[in-house]
Amino acid sequence: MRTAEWDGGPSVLARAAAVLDAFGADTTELGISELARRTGLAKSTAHRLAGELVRIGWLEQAGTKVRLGMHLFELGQLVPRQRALREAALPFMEDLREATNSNVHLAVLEGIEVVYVEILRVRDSQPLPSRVGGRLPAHATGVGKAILAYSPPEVVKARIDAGLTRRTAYTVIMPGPLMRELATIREAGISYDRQESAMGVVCAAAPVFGADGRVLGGLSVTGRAERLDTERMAPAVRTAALTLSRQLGAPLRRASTRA
Amino acid sequence: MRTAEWDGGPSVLARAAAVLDAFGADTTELGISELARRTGLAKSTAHRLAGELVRIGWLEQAGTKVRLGMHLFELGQLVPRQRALREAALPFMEDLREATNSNVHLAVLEGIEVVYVEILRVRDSQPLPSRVGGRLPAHATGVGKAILAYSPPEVVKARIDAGLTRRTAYTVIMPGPLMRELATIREAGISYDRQESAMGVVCAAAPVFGADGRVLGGLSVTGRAERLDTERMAPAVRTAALTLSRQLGAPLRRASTRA
DNA sequence: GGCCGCCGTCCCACTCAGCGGTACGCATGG
DNA sequence: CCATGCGTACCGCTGAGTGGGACGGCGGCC
Repeated sequence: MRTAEWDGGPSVLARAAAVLDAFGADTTELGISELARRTGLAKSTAHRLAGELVRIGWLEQAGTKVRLGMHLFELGQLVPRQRALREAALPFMEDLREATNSNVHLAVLEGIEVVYVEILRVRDSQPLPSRVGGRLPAHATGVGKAILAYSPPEVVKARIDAGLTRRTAYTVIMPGPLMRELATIREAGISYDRQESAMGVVCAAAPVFGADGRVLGGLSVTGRAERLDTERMAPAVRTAALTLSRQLGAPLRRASTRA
Repeated sequence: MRTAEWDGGPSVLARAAAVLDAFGADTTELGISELARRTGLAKSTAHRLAGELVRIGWLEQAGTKVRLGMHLFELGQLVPRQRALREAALPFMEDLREATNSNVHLAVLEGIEVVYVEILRVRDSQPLPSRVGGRLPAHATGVGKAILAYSPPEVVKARIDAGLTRRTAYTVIMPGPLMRELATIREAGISYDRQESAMGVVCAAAPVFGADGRVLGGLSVTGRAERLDTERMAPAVRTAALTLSRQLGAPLRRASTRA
């Protein structure tokens, strides 16, 4: 029974990856049959794979169902791109939260999407579209645009070629305007999200650079449109991002830092 | 060439797990040959496995070397045991840090060791032996003993049978004293670490319970022996742990909560 | 009560994916 | 200039992995 719909190579590892990827933010537990259905694997294959994954600690048995295991969390915390950046950024993020009394985000670019590495929320925070370890399209977020603005052209092209999907009425979905906005961001060193990723949510973001002068990620201050004056937050975000970049050993040039 | 030294089943997944486990806190990048050496795999096998792991995003190419990939971080953040507990605990942990002006730890038990799920540090914090996603033997930490005290007997037995390894001159390494201390912890609802995991580091910890009444993890306040009065911190830690447990839906009985 | 559908589990013969010995080109450095 | 160690690539052999199928148990519906 060729279920087709397969993308990469049908190696054992690809199948195992499919099994783990079947889980999600709202899909914490799965039975064997459900797993087989979602991955397109034969039930007996899903059964055996799940068993092996439990053996090595990547899955945990929950009654007769199965869920992601602690070993994956441990491995995830060792990922260098995330670890080094988060560790260096945390103190500055806490300062930024205190100074602005708003939610603070730290994200990196992964392909054409941003992955949130750390989020510091304020007490009364309304729900946000972001989640630590969660993904959002780069062109529809403040941090994403800040990173894209300082990324090599082929990265921006990849994002555009993949389609500028609309998330709200304000999402930038045309290549021309996006390219123009990225140029503006480069001039100011600041990018804005004006309800482009989720209605009612705005943010001011700035890029973070590494020792080799390349963008490592983005830092942002996020809040509700009614309460947060993004332009007023811009200097604080930019300052925090610059200080962080300097501590990471970035070779910061004069005013507008061009990588 | 049977390199022996193999533990589980020699399945593809076990080999892939060995590859990923070859990385560590200080081992962020590895070459193919080094990888083959550490895993006991043939160089050509390590090469192919690494290639496949890169394809599915679990490893990233770094020049000719290889390191853990962002996809593992994303997966790790979805692990339910960690996610639910951390999310619920964060506000209380921040309060606890502010109230005690000390480092706050949240950990769960994984086998016979504790895994740190979240750590809130204070500004001037001296280096600690703990790391988010890191492991320490349960019997040698405050959170570990707090969890063990409310765990089923077979869990404690497993810890003892595995050997009560010494970490400092103060580590409890005899089964008898450990069992007695666990009983004391059950009476007081508080456990202490008096330089048992690392010299100069002390802590006060309390267990956190879930909706089914079982221990989910431990919460602690940690600092330098010269500066932190653990007994004075005990009520704050215990209160935070009880409040958190209650919010998690734990069926808390009278004074000493016995699961 | 009895049927039916879905579940997790187990078995087993076939086959091709994975394995590793081997070889090559290339830096490095003594 | 050779020795050493690296990453990469090829390729024939084989047993690990696959999936169709069967089985017993559990609930819900008729």
